[in-house]
Amino acid sequence: MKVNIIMDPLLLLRQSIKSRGLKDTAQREGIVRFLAGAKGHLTQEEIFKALREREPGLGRATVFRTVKLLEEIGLVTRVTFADGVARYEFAYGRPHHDHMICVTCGVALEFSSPAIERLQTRLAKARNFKVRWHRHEMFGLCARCAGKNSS
Amino acid sequence: MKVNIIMDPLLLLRQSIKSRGLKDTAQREGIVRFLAGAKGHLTQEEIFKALREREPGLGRATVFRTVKLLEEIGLVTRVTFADGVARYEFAYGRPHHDHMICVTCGVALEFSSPAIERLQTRLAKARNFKVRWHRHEMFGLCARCAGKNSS
DNA sequence: TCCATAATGATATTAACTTTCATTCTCGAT
DNA sequence: ATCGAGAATGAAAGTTAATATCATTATGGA
Ligand SMILES: [Zn+2]
Ligand SMILES: [Zn+2]
Ligand SMILES: [Zn+2]
Ligand SMILES: [Zn+2]
Repeated sequence: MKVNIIMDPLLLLRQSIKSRGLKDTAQREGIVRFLAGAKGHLTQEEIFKALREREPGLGRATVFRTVKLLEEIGLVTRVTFADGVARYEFAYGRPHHDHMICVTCGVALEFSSPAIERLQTRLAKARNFKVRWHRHEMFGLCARCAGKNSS
Repeated sequence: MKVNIIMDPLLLLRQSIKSRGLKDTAQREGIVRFLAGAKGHLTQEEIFKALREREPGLGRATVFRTVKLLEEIGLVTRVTFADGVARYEFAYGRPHHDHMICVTCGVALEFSSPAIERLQTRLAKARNFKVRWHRHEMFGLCARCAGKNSS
């Protein structure tokens, strides 16, 4: 039996910050709180604009640096869809998944397939390739958008 | 029994150009010839620089517009690795494949797995998602680079 | 409280991509 | 073969996201 003990993401943030000799700031905590609450796949710009309302002084550079830090810590995952813009989703305590992205409306459906993950692992082993991370994305039409255009 | 009849890529290019009411140019043919010969995953800049030597007048904009056209025609496939820069590989007459990309040396190993493709298709069907294309990429260390750093 | 130094935010820079536009080229009609 | 409408080209400018710079501010251990 596997038990996941999930601490508050803010505690993990503080712990990671301390262990790296960094400093705890209101901006970092604010960004983590925001991302933990806002489900979805957000660009830096979206994060910036949403937070800027609450904290008027916030700068883009801080968002940029913080999401990079959070990615290293493992609190967020970076995903890149068809437009090539980096997006971030809160990852801490959530299982790995991949995406189907609708090229019309942009919605990102999430899927996970242990069978595919196993096959992946096997393929990598066969080549002596050490996988650090992967992405598996299907682009096309979601049910809603396919329905509209169908004959 | 499946038979692949592969015509000369230049013939396919000319045919596609004509059917779209476009015009045949030396630049377009040159780019197709170059890509058909140069195996690998090339950026626009790499294509531009390599061809520029032969054809001094060539402009970046033409490379940009041509690879886009070739992608639509199906002569090339666009792939994007970890650095986010678009790369193009000649695809005509070659089977679909996905990639394992070494984050240290940049080499892109190609793999294909009918089993994974089938699972993908099934997952998409279950969501009524119509797949237009997909990408499946593993990032990590190739055997060579993993060997160097191992203890 | 002090202070070394990390963090911040405005701004500048970079890099890739994309558009603009005046000129040139292509190709079917003549 | 030549003409001409319209596609294609290439230089340059514009766009966008990502990243670097730097003077100033804030943090947290001593
Ligand atoms: Zn996966
Ligand atoms: Zn997701
Ligand atoms: Zn595939
Ligand atoms: Zn490839």
